[in-house]
Amino acid sequence: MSRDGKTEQSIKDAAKKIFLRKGFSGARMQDIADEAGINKALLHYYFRSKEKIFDQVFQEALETFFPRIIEVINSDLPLFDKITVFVREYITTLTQHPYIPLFILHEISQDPQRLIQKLISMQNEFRPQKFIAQIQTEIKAGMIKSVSPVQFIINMLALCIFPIAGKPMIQGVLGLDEIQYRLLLEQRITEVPKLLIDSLKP
Amino acid sequence: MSRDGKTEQSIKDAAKKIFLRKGFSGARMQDIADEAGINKALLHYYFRSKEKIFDQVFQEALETFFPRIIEVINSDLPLFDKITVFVREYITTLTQHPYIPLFILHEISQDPQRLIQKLISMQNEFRPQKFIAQIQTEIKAGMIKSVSPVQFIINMLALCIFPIAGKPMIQGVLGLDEIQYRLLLEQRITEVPKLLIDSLKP
DNA sequence: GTCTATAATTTGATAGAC
DNA sequence: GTCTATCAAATTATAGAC
Repeated sequence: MSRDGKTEQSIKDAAKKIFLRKGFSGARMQDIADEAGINKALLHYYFRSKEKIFDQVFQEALETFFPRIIEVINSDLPLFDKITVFVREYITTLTQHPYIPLFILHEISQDPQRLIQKLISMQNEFRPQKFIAQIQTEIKAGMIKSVSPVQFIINMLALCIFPIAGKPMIQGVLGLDEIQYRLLLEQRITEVPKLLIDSLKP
Repeated sequence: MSRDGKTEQSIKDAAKKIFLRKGFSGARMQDIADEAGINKALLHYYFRSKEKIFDQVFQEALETFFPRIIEVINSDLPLFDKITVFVREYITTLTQHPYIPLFILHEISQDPQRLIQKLISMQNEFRPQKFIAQIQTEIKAGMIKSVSPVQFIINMLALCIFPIAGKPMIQGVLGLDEIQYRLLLEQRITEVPKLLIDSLKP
C-alpha cells in the first residue's frame, strides 16, 4: 500500500518533528514511530538506521536555515534594501520554523565536521562572498562607515537568530507570554534593519 | 581515601566537562567516569543518579551564565558605562566558558520548567528590572531615544551570546580559524558597546 | 508494506568483596 | 571509598509471518 510514498513522507515529517525538538541523542525511534502512526520495524524498512533518518532531517534543516538567506544576500539589491529584506525574510522564516536554529547550532556543535561536509558537497554555495564584496565597495565609495563586513554579518545573524533560538530563556527571564513574544518578534522586523543600517551611516 | 572531597570535586569537574559538551541526553555515565579517572559505581556512590549529577552542573552553569551579568546590570553605573562594562565582562566570561551558552539554551529548550523552577528558588534575582527602569528614566529625561527596553536588552544579549553559541557554525560558513575568531571576539568587546550606545543616541 | 516478536547492544544502576 | 561483576531497563535493529 501507499506505493506513492505517503508512508515515507509521514515518517519524514514525524522524524523532523521529533529530531528538531529533541536532537539526535534525545530522540527515540519509538517516538518517531508513534508520531508517524506506525511501528519501529517500518522505520528500519524505509531508512536503515537512526543515523540515516537523522541525515535527511539535518539536510532539510540546513536548507531551511541557509539557502533562503543566500538568495537574498547574493541578489543585486542595493545594500540597505538587501539588509531590510534579509531581516524580514529571515525572521519570518525562522518564526515559522522555531526549532531549526537551536537544532542546527546544537548538532553542529556536537559534530562540526557535519557542516563542513555539507558545505563542501554544496560547493560553498552559501558563503556570503558577494555580500562581503558589496559592503567593501560601499566603504570605498564612502557611502558607509568603514566597518568589518564579517562583524556586520555576525551582528545581523545574531539579531535575527538569537531571539528565536533563545526564546524559552528570554521568556523565562523577562517574563513574557506567547502573545507578547510574537509582538516583539514582529517589531524586530522593522527595528533590526533600522539599527543595522544606522550602524553603517557615516 | 581523599576524605577531603578530592574525588567528589574531580567527579564534578568531569561531569561539567561532559554535560556541557554533550548535553544531558548525549552524555554517558561512562564518559564521566573515564574523564574523572574512576569507575561508574563510584559515580553512584557520590551522586545517586545521572539526573542528580546533572542538576549540579546545570545549577553551576546557570550561575555562570546569569549572576555575573546581574551584578553589573543592577549596579549604580551610568547607563552608557553600564553597557560598556556589561559587554566586556560578559564576552570575557563566555569566552572563558564557551560551552555554557549553547548548553543552557539547549537544556532550557528541552525543559523550560527547569529554568522557571530556578528563577523561583532564586526569587527572580536575575530579572533586569532595575536596568529596565534606568532606561525608562533616561528616556523620560530626554537623554536617549525612545526605545523599547526589552528589545534593547535582547539586542545586547544577542550580540554577546550568539557569537559564542554559534561559533562552530559561523566559523564553518565564514571560514575562520581559531586565531581569527579570537581576534574577532576581542574586537567585539569595543565594537558592540559602540553599536549599542549609538542605537540609543537621539 | 506492515506487523509481532525478539535479538543484540547500550546504559543507568546495584550488590558485594576488599 | 573504591573496585569488579552483574542486573534491569531501555533502545536500536532484525527475523519472519501475513
